[in-house]
Amino acid sequence: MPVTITLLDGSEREYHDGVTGYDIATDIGPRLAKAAVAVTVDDAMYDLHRPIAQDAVVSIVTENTEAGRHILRHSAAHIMAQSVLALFPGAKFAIGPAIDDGFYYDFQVDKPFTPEDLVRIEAKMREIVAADQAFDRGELKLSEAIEVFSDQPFKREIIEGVDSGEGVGSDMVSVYRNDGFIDLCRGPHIPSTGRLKAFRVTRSAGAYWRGDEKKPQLQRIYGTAWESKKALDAYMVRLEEAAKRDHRKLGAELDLFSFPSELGSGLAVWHPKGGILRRTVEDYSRRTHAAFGYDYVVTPHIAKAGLWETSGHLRFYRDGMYPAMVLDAGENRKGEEYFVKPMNCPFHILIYKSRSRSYRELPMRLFELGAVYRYERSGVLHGLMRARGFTQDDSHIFTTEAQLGAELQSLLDFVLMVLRDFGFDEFEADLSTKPEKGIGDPELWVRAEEHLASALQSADLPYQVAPGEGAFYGPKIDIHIRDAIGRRWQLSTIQLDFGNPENFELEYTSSENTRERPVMIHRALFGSVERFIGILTEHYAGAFPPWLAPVQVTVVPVADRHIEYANSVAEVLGSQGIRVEVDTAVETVGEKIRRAITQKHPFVLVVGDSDVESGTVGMRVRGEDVEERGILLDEAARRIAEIVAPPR
RNA sequence: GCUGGCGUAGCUCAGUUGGCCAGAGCAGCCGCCUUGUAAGCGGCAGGUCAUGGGUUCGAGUCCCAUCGCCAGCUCCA
Repeated sequence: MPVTITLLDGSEREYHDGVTGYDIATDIGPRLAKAAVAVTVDDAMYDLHRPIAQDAVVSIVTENTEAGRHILRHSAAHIMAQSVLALFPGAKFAIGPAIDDGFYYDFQVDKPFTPEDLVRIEAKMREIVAADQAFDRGELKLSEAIEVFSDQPFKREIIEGVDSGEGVGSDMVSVYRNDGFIDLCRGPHIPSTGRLKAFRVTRSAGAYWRGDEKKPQLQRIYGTAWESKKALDAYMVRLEEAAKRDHRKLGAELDLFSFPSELGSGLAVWHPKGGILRRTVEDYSRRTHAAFGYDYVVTPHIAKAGLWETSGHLRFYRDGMYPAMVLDAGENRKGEEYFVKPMNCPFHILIYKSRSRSYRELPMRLFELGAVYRYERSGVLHGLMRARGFTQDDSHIFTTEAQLGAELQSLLDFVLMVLRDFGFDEFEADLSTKPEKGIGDPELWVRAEEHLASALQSADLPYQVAPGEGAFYGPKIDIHIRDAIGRRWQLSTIQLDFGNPENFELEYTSSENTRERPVMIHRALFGSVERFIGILTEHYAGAFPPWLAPVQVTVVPVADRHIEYANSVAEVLGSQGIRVEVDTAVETVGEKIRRAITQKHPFVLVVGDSDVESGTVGMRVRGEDVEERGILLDEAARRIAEIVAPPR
């Protein structure tokens, strides 16, 4: 019986029953057939050599697409499992999916894999690839499958968990076989192992079965696979590029900050240059907050246990807090417990509560650069990105419910404006809605979520709804940015809170002279100043925009006799608020220039005899590999001042 | 917290199966050179080999613990 195949361009072709994706690809063109790894048949993915029995819309999946690489990587995972089972006969294998840029497979083995084991595994994989074994698809009844995988507990657990809807047909699962190796798998796979051309086994690490800390820890081996050697190489280069931007490395190279081990993990000290960077970011933040209706407040670092009981932190978050300091304990006195703050909210709430509030005062926006301390688990620490001590640019806004919509809208505009000022222009947002156990009036949740959504829409911000992902006390918006190399970072959060106004019994007097409960908005824009600077460092690879650069200008005297003039140049620039250094080192001009460039200073001014004589400078601008000679000092100062001016 | 890897000078690293001297480059300091756009030359100094214990005739090297770092897992209210 012939079947009609509709291609993506809408054209139709007739084939005999049992035609395969490979046949169709070959029919379209030999190059397509060569690049094909699988085929989509209506909504399903088929192996290239699986017969198509019915009329269908078909498209060929080639190896140089994300979908194609996904298949390649998944097949690579199978080959990895096959290799591990061959080399470590008792190994139990769990799951092995494709992930972004690669794949992994989880194993239970007696001893964790050593780096040498990984080398052997990769070598074994190459043998299997060289043998070019065909992947054969098969279907088994659940009972048969359990038999086949009788000595593989993880596979059995998966099979036993298969719902009738999930497998193939009602009580069937699909398996793939190549050579003697068989794995439970939905497929599809590349036609044969020889198609895996460019791959590498990269590392191993522990991982919990089903991602659950309480379940056994397995050994996960990661790998990467690409459609060609060239694509693999490009990936490795990309990794190197990312490593070069690592803020921990640049932080040391540019002398911004360090993490002295004497302090304890996750606690940074900021060096003078990092201090300038921070101060510049913080000054900008204070300035813009003041200009947009925020009141700047300051609160202490510690508070008594009672405050944290009211806020709920001690109940829900105690493990994340530095432990109590017990003060004034005596023979007959229990003493008082103090905790270092992991958050600023309760303090701002106390400011709100310090006297009775009128609706006329709302929205009330309190802003603080508040240092907080959280006892993060040691394994999650990551430079400035995840530290134990950090500074939140923290705001708490108290509004009436009627004001909520307008407030969220202007708040979102404010957030985006600030992020744009720092050079980010690609944003995505998540809107997290009411979870099962969300507290408070469900109607309020609905209205609040609508306000959040319409704020996102009016800001023209693309967003995804994360149903049920909100905190128990309110829905929220998270804003992500993309950095210069396409990585996504979560920065700002706007979090509604229906809980704390209750806990702390917040009120305001309405125009009708009734007592009402305000809505509270938590809002961090950078998240943490430290983390934000970490992200800026990686985004700009250390070459900060001129207004943020710790040193904006280096003046290089050609010879000792020009130092005096160089100093006077620095003085002129410095008097205009430009951050300038004179490099008086006994070195060649070339060396001093190189130093300034390596340190990513935006401007280098070289001064020699002719400049002393005519009051000029030679100027070199970062990123432009040319120098301009004989610019009048005033002119140079004017140009530099213009470029280093903060955005607002 | 868990699994694995790691910790030698300020930085990047070398130190063969435990053994005679713990080394190099860069940075630093001191000289010389007085320089015009990405590394001038020479010299000096710098390490209780993360810390503490152990094995051994002998430990940077082997074992244990602690601290710290890296990757991943889990976590991020």
